[in-house]
Amino acid sequence: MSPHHESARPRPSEPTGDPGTADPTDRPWLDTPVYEQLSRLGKALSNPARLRLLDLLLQGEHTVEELAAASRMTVKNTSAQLQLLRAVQLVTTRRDGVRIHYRLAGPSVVEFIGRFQGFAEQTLADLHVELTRLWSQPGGMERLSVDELRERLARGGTVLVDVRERDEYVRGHLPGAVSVPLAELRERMAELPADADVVAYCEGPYCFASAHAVQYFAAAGRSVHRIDGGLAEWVRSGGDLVPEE
Amino acid sequence: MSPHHESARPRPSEPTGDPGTADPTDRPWLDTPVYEQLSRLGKALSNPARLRLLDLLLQGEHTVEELAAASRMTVKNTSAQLQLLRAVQLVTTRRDGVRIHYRLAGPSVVEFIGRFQGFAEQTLADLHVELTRLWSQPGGMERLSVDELRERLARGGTVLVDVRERDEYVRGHLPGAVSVPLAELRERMAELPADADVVAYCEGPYCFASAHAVQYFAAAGRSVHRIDGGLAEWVRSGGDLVPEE
DNA sequence: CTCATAATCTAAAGATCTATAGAACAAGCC
DNA sequence: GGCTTGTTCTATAGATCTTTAGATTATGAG
Repeated sequence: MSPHHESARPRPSEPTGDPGTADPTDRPWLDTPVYEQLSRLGKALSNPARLRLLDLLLQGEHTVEELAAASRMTVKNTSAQLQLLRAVQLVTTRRDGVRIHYRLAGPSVVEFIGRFQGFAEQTLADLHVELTRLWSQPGGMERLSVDELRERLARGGTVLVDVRERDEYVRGHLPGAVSVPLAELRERMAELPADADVVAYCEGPYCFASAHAVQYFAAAGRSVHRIDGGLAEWVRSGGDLVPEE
Repeated sequence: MSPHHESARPRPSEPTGDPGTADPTDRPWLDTPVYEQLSRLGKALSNPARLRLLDLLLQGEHTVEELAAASRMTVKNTSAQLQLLRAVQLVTTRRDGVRIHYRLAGPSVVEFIGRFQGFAEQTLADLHVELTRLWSQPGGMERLSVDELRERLARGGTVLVDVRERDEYVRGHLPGAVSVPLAELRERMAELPADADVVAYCEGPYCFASAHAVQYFAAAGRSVHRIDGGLAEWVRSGGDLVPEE
């Protein structure tokens, strides 16, 4: 505590007993580490790799190795970034033998990530431009909200296609979805009932695999949409996932 | 673009026309600067001084000089941090003669700051501990929600006391509040009607001037509370502010 | 026009963050 | 016990961020 704090001006004598720490006429926010603490959350969100990891974890538990592979980083670096996310309680871990599985710390984290991204999309002009550019690419436009998807599923006549890699599908997918990884799409398109409307999805709002899928289907003359926000938005809206085939 | 991207594996031939940029079987998120953009918002929130500036701006427009004084930073540094906040569209400026007034870019920013802080409070264990410690100090406990405040104001018999500095009060305060800066509180306590319940407030959730005020009033044997979240929470809940006396 | 003031721009030192390498640790298998 | 694998810890070089100082711009006053 600085001498300035102690003696700069006559403090009003206290009512009864010592009210605590700082002279109340001094701006007291400086004496608390509150903003220091708040900034830790900001720091955790200040790095593209960490934001990417959080998005990957929206799909469910992953080991460090899996996350490293999916985010194209070294295991060491991935581990280091995950430690950082764990330090601010955004993720937690579970040990299973020699592997360590990371997952988001809870539903409030899922919700917060959505709000963070949503706010960023509306407020950052450059991001808005970038997303507009991506959506305006062929296949990017046919967006379907999760609510609309639910209606269609209730009506029937819709086939849900999960275009992520098979291992992601196995980990957890939308109920009723069939797995057709993007790389296999061309040769397997015939498997899908010809009269059904297709709805494709991938992991989240920034994955455009489903947009590519839309193109393939559209080129084949089929009715096709993609889920806006992908699997992440489904989870966020309270939808559950099912594992395995 | 790396040679690996170009030729590593046979890409599925395209349906009709070029679908665009990247090989869809390559993870496409790497080719978009989306996470780079998102991280800019995180970066803006990764520094305690900037978070403090945002909180100050919740009270309304301020010039660079005022913000520098309130946050105890040099004008140069304050300006630099404000530029950064402006670059991500969290704040905007208005020139008035030789002065430049900064303000939050819109209601969505106000809301987002609240959500960011709220989430940080519930998720960061250390912050939670710190706030619990502050609230458990004398005067910290008698918290009153904005909703409860509205009820009391409707009922009458409550006197609202703004314990911030006079200039902040002049800039904008809760309708019906009287200005009694904390430094003057002791000598001016008699001004307030003896039978009224007192509700004190200051700028936001991390300002404890109102907690100190609660102590003074309580020691004088008066019924007293402080607004939980302060003026910031009032604004966030849709309440408006009035300027001048 | 000259001067004063509020704020910004530029440059640079110091602090912090990122990413990698090498060593270390923990669990399971032989 | 030793060996292997998945992950973390420690140290460190390179990159980025923060803060200040000095020069510069923009506006208004005389």
